[in-house]
Amino acid sequence: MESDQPLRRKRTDEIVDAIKRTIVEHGLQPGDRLPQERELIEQFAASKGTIREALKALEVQGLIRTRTGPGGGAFIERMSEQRAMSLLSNFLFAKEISIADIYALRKVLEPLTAVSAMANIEEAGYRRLADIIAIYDHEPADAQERWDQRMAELDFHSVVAEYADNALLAFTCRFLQRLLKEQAVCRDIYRQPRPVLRQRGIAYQRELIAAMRRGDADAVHTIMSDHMAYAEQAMLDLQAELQGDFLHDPVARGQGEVRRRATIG
Amino acid sequence: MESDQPLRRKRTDEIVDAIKRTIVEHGLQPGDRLPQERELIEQFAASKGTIREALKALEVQGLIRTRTGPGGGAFIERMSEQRAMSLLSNFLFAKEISIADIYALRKVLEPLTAVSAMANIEEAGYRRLADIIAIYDHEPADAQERWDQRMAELDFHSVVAEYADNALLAFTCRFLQRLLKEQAVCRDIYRQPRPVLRQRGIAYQRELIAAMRRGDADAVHTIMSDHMAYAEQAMLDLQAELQGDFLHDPVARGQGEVRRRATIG
DNA sequence: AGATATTTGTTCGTATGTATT
DNA sequence: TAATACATACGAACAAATATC
Repeated sequence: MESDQPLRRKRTDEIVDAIKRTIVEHGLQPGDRLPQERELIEQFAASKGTIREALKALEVQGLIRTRTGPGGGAFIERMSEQRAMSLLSNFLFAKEISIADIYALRKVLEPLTAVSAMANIEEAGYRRLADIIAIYDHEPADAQERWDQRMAELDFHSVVAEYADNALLAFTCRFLQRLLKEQAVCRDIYRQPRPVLRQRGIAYQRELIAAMRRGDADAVHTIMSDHMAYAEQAMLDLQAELQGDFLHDPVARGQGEVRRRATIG
Repeated sequence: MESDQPLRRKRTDEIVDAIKRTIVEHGLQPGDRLPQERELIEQFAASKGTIREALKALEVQGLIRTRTGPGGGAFIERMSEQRAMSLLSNFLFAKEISIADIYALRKVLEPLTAVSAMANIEEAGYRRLADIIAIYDHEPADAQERWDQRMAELDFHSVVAEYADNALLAFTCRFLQRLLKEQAVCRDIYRQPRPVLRQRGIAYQRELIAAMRRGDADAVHTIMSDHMAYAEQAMLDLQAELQGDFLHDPVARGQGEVRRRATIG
């Protein structure tokens, strides 16, 4: 029988919630300071250890940050995108996300992001994109460079997302890119040589930039859709090749299983 | 001057990372137990308080859960979807997400989810959907029931997402639904009476179920797209009405500002 | 049902590290 | 350099929860 919820909440959790409430009620903004440990100890009639556990919980949630020294204490903090993605990764860690799953979202979201970003990119943004393309504009000399090129290809889309107005959309796209970077299946694929795909991807991205420069939203949407469809197919093909190898190489196959899960945020 | 990264990492964080590594390396699965506090104290040569802070950090990240008593200790845990959404909400808390932002994603993702769910729903699923529609199949008697109906309308889509194969897609859709439930702007809107929208929404959902039953993927996609576009427009219209009110009522306007941010997960 | 043993949860006192003045 | 104010870490003891007998 599954045990039901504990009726008596832990003291630490009560304090965490109480502090969260005061943050909201007082409308505390990043940089504002919470009462110091000593005051919190008095306020909640709790010991130092309990208060510290509560503050640790808030810190992990990206809500505060503590500093030592005079004038130090716990300060309100904006959660970084990186931390948000790490926490979300911990959730999807056990969920067996496939390449097709990721691209199902990318295929519809990246085009929206590109269109949304188009109006805001300006010349400096185009230069940034050109600089990134330059990273994979040539055959890689070694495995390391090949890997860096794959990562840079994803960074291209990350930069585009930076200019999108819709923060929710941009975050989702960037998270999908991160998933591709960290999923073990993808890591294996990215290690494989694939010169044709590289050149084709660049062609798409150059077309995309041209369409953006002339403000052609329809073209931007279409090009990015095609780009994503092509990228997905290429990934799936390479995955099929890899799995074909595994069928004839039990050792590598076993490693593939073990390495499916990469890291915890 | 911005202080650079602390060269000396905190003891607690080192221990957190060390434990995470052992979880990954040993391939620990939900239900497996970590060493007890006493052993961890020995293993890391740290004090009880430090170990407890580290365990608290892991607990907040949804990676473990602790139990008292004989045979108790820290057990590996799968992060619940609810916790993942709470943590993600903390990140988007400060990001000023608009209704249009949310619907930009819903318009393209909900149709995909519905199509993906179609093949798995079966008769029991259709009954669940019918039961939910029954909640808002009539005029609400009071404000409370009106509110419950708005929530149930979102639950309809949540149930559909349950049957989708793509866990990433389903999670995203359900998170968007949660955003609509918790965003203060939306809460104000949902409180407004809107009989026409209610009936129109039901019509879409009934058509959707019919299309799903006959396995017509194209129709499912189209109907859901139209449904979302209609829902967005209705929300935006109601929002415009509300803001019109605010223009003539500085007090309510101020409240709207204050209440924009609802809660912290 | 009640006693007991085991393990986390909490408290207190103290000492150390770190940043500001 | 020294004094100060704050977080960080340690250790021993006690309280509360819970599985087992």
